[in-house]
Amino acid sequence: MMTEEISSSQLSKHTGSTVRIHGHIQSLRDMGNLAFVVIRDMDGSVQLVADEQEVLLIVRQAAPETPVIAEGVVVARPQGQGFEIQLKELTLLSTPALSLPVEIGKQSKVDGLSLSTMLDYRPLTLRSPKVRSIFKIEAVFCEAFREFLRERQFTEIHSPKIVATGTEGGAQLFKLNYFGREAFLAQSPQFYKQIMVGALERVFEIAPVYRAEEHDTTRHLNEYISMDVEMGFIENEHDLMDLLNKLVKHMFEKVSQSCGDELSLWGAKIPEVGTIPRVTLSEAVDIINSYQKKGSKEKTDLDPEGEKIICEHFYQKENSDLVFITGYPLSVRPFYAMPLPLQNEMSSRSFDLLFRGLEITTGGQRIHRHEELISAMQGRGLDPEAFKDYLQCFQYGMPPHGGFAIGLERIAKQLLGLPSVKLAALFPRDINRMTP
RNA sequence: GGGAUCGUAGCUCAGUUGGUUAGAGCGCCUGCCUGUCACGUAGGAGGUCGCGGGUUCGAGUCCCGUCGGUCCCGCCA
Repeated sequence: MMTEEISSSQLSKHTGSTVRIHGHIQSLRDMGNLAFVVIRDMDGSVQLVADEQEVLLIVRQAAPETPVIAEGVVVARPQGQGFEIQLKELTLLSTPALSLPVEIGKQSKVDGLSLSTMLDYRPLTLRSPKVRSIFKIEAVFCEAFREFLRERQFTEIHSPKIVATGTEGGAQLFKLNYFGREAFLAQSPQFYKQIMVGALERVFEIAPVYRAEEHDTTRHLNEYISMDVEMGFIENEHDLMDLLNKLVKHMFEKVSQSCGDELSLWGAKIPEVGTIPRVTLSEAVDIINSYQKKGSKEKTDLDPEGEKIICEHFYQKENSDLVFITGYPLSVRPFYAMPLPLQNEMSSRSFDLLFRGLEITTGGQRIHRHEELISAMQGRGLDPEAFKDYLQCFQYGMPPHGGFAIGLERIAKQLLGLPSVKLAALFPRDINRMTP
């Protein structure tokens, strides 16, 4: 009978039997005539115990991160909980060419790494249980996002990332040479997802977007994963916030259900999502000013400090980790934002969603009437001719529609309490990093 | 685009008012150790103190320049 090949999460089902298991060596403790080898595999880790001379000789040739196939008997650990494998055979599948530049087997060492070391040695640091857990959680965020939207008849799309024009102008676009013509990397699937509302009514996309902005902060990337949604036949922006409210609730619940181990590595607490409070920008600014010390300057806008204050306020008042900010002035939104006329100012039917002090989503209703869109563009000095392909869908008739986009790395950063969004990207691209 | 701050061993850091041979922990190498799990233990290797210039009898330490890192603002997800 063939020895069964299992992974570390299946140990308990094989107590007493001989199994094969493969993984990378995470730690080695040689006690002389006894050695302990912890290997890490795709879903956990397990300790191997070697006490036979032939096996011990092989163990002594191994180094941390060596990939191995082990064969032995699954036994309960004499002390503590869980299981270990009494080694009969160990095969080293390759030999690391270098000793490791950083110690990834010890959690405290991984936690202490500087950001640049963490990223310079990304192929290695990504292997540590705590680092890789970030990306398991992101995968579940994506699954949950897809699952929720598919159930509501949204269709997943893939829009082009090489584009001829930007959505707002052009300053923040990466330029590239497209067979001698000027092209850009898409900063958003905005136009395409709107166009697809005309075809499929409800669409979503999970894909990278590119921003050529020269910022250098813990919340910006020049390439990030945008989780985009767009839907037709809405009443107004509140339909979108209703949808987003349920969507993030589902995303957090799914991560809570299937990522217990990963969350506990970070000590992360899943937010309880009820009805997310909605405040207008001017209400938010008033709240922020009420917290400011006397004599300090009155805020007129929502800066990063204000975002933290407003989130803290709603956490204390309504036990909500999330808050919608609505009613942004039309002037600070893109030309396609639907206007919302108020008594003495021109507002927009758009919103941001803040999570624990950071903006994770922007969205809103879009202008769907062709003439209104043309005049909105002209009002901002944009030439409709440059957007004529986008404008086609409006010429053929578009329903009231809108959407939003969630920043994947940002939501992961906030959930796990990461010090930088760069840690939530596999291979982050920032103002001075293109490698690895 | 504007600003702040830091560069000392593979990693994380200490290094006094400028003083003689630059340190620690972990890792690495060679041993010893049959229940380790931050294993223990004996020994060892490893440094152009980012780089260039200056001040000084003397610079890791002070000054100027430069390169790199980290962070903040504007802007954004």
